[in-house]
Amino acid sequence: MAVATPSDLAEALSAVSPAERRAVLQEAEQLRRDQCCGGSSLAEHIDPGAASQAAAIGKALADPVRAQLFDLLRRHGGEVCQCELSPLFELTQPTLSHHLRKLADARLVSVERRGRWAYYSINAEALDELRAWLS
Amino acid sequence: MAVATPSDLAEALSAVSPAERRAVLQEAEQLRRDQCCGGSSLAEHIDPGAASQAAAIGKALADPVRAQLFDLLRRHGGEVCQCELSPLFELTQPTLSHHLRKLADARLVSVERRGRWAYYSINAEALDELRAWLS
DNA sequence: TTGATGTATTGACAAGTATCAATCTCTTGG
DNA sequence: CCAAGAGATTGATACTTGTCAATACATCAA
Repeated sequence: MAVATPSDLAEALSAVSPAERRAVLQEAEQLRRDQCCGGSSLAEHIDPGAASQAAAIGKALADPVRAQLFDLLRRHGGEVCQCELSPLFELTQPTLSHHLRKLADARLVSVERRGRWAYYSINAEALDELRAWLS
Repeated sequence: MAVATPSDLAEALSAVSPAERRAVLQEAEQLRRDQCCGGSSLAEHIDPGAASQAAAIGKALADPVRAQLFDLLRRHGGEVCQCELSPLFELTQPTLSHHLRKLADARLVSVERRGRWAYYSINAEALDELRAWLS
């Protein structure tokens, strides 16, 4: 049973069992699909886990301040004290702390507290994961 | 003139000209700074342009649906019709169109309309820029 | 031309978030 | 112990954004 045109479809849909009707509709769907694109298997490429993880990283880098912080830490290398970052941004201390926390929550940076100070550095592991996702 | 301790600072601040006072305060600031971290030059690493561009890309990938779309297109390679993407997501058509537009606005994907259909594909150039930023 | 179909746009609303002021916690120096 | 300082947390507010329903636009088929 082949369906070639919509008019054929209308004919084919008359006076058939529900099962047959479903088959006809499915075939018509396939036909319509084939008009715009070959039957490429796209569903096999869905990986919700990797995508949501990538989205989490994207969220962390979605703010200009955080992108700047990340860039700064990456290019500087090693640890940087928050008190050293603060004068570079026209932000209140809680806001800067908030952004650094977001970066740390996304595991893009690591934080280590020593005495009164908090030192931030790039988390190389997460950076590698991000690069791997893009390859 | 060297400032060694806060008590020295108080002494140094008494009965001096505003200019001298400013110099003393600046030196004290430097002293305090040196307690937590060496005088590393951090300001030279700021690049607002690159950071804001990175933030734009991050924004585009900050949503799970868009990260999934990007991943899908990247792993599939070549063009994919929107009508082929639609059944993979439990979203209304306007919402899917909205997400694809955001990806296109960020130049992460390219779009070409042929007839009634819109074909989306990865923009390799932007992908390379993103990878370069992470290296 | 007319109807159907794939896609884009608009308007509205709910959820999320960047920011600040105020406050709290923890550590150090005296 | 006490006071000061670095950083984190909380609460409030303005702004952004993801989502859908309704609608508009463009193209193809008859």
